[in-house]
Amino acid sequence: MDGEGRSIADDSVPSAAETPTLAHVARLAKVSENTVSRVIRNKGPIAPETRLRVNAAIDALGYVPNRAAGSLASSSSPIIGVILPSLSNIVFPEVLRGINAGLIGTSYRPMIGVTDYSLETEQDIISSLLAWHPAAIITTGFEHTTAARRMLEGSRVRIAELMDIDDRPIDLAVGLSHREAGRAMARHLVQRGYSRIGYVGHDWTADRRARLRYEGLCEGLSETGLSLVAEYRTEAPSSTLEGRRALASLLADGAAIDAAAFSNDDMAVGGFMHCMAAGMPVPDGLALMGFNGLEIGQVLPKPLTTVLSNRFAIGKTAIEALLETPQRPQEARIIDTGFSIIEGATA
Amino acid sequence: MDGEGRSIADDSVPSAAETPTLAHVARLAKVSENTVSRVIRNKGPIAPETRLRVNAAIDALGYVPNRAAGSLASSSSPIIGVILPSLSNIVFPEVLRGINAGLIGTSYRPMIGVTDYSLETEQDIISSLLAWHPAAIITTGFEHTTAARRMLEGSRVRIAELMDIDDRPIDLAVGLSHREAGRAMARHLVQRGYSRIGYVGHDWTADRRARLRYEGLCEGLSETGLSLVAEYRTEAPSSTLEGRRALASLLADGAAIDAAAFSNDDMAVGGFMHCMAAGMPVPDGLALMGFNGLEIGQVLPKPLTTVLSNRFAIGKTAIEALLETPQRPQEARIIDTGFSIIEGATA
DNA sequence: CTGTTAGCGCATTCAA
DNA sequence: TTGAATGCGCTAACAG
Repeated sequence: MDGEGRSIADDSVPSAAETPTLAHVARLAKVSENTVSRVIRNKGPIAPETRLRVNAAIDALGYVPNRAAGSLASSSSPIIGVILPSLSNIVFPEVLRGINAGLIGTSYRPMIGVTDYSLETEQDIISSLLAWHPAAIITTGFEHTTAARRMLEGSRVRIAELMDIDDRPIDLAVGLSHREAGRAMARHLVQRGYSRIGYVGHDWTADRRARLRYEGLCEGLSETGLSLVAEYRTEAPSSTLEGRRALASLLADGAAIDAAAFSNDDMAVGGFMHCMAAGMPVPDGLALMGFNGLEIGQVLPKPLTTVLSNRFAIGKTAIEALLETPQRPQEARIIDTGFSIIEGATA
Repeated sequence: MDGEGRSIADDSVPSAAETPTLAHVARLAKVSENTVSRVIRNKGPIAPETRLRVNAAIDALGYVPNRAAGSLASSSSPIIGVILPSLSNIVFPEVLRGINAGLIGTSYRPMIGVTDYSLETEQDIISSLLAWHPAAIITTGFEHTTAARRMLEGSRVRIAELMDIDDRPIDLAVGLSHREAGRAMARHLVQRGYSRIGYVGHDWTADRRARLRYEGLCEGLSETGLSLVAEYRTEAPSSTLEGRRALASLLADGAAIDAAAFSNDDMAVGGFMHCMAAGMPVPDGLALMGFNGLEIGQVLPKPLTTVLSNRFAIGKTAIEALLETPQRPQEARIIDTGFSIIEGATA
């Protein structure tokens, strides 16, 4: 006996350790389960007092809808699959931060996967995310395995490809033109009067965008009749440490440059550290320019001249565009979140 | 007509845009759905050839189990709820990286929530994560609202509380003693011969661990007959910029210190930048010590003396301990991932 | 505006 | 070693 005066069949109140279900709420509110469901999802017309009764019952029981059941019944779930190349590079947590910001106030939640820059890993993650029938999948770049592309295109799930807009998206692309950013770097350095420009980069086999910036840089220079006078690429992923080493190597090779364009801010900050340690004045001895606009670059004794890439905005904008249109549209869309030069003191 | 020579009832092959289900696989492999389910979950005895047939059918159809259905039926899901205070502070993405590393090779996926250091937000996130009946929930610290604590304790879900071990966990705690880390900082500075020690910190109303380190620092000093000779706390969250400002303010107030202990590395790196910009020699004019062991501190012209906090290990260890024991054990457990002094060149 | 009727796709009893 | 039956908790038609 777990109740007094209640008939055996009365399970309007869930017993002790039992979690309440729609049925419990429905009974307590004296309506059908369906009505409770409608109230919760804010769907269809509900009489104000009915809504009140239902909400009271929900509160009384501390009812929390079972998402698995909801997803199964509706064959769709309030999950946003988020695929990131890496968590080591601060850039991607910042994108995730934007995604999260765009999700506040909704009942969607990000479910994440990290590819480590492997397209095969991305494919596995896509498959396992699709198993949840998510509302959307957000990934980076336009490169996917054939199987991955087929899965993405074949699903009715909305797809966003972030960071880059220099190619044709499956559904939605949000980011900036890295090629244009590279050209802008070239123009800036030339305008500032530098003419012997070197490039310091990291391994770009997995980082297509770094390569696009490099190409833009070269194009931008050649438009003014210049070209790179020296370049050095490490075989490691980008990091401050690598940047420091790479600039040191480039200079040790005797490169006669007056400015160094780096593949990104991590590398550039490392370069700055090398200059400090080596007693090389910046920018008079050597000008430095990065890409991304990370906080750390702006706290250097001389703020780094760089290109702001708006990572947060990329994530937030993507989510907003995705949630605005739950169905995948006929036409793919591209949203350019742009970039801007941060005029620091190093170039 | 969508097939030739096939009877109307033959749906062993899902039609065009239809995603295959267990039933499709079962029919193709000529076994019951049940058997397919067993093969997939590796449960119960299966005849080798049956397994082969089933796997072949799975591959042929490109079958991917519907997670919502599985979760509903088993009332548990391969989700790890991960609650982080922030994504702006690199420390938490690193913990997430550890969690992700511990999840590789499993079918669990992290579903994340960000509290922005608000306990009320944490409570909401806990409730919405519990709606998925996750395998575990990982959060930080021991402070939760009463309702949140009730939910966590009441659920049969495994709970890990990360970062800190200076209190009693609900189920599992993984981290380090921040109080001890503070004492270690004090001991290190004193051993190095510094005696006029100042403290530079950030807002700790939401960051209990920074406060614990501060208390440990004070205790450690007093054990050697010393005490802080100056301190400055900004009202902002920690950042390099704030660290730079804070040290500048402390020194502008005329503090006569020979060493500054910072609340963390972000603040300490900012302090280093101030010294560089102000022409103050480190460590001879002023010694600096941080906490965390971030990469950026190690790339400064002089590597930062700091305390390594093993964020990656915290995340990875937590996952491993959680997955090892799916049921919540009777006794709560504490795993100390420890810390170690990084003997840099700034103190 | 509300209730009734059917599943969603799988895991979990039980039998065989 | 395998199969048949049952239901997880909810949403989605359709009536009324």
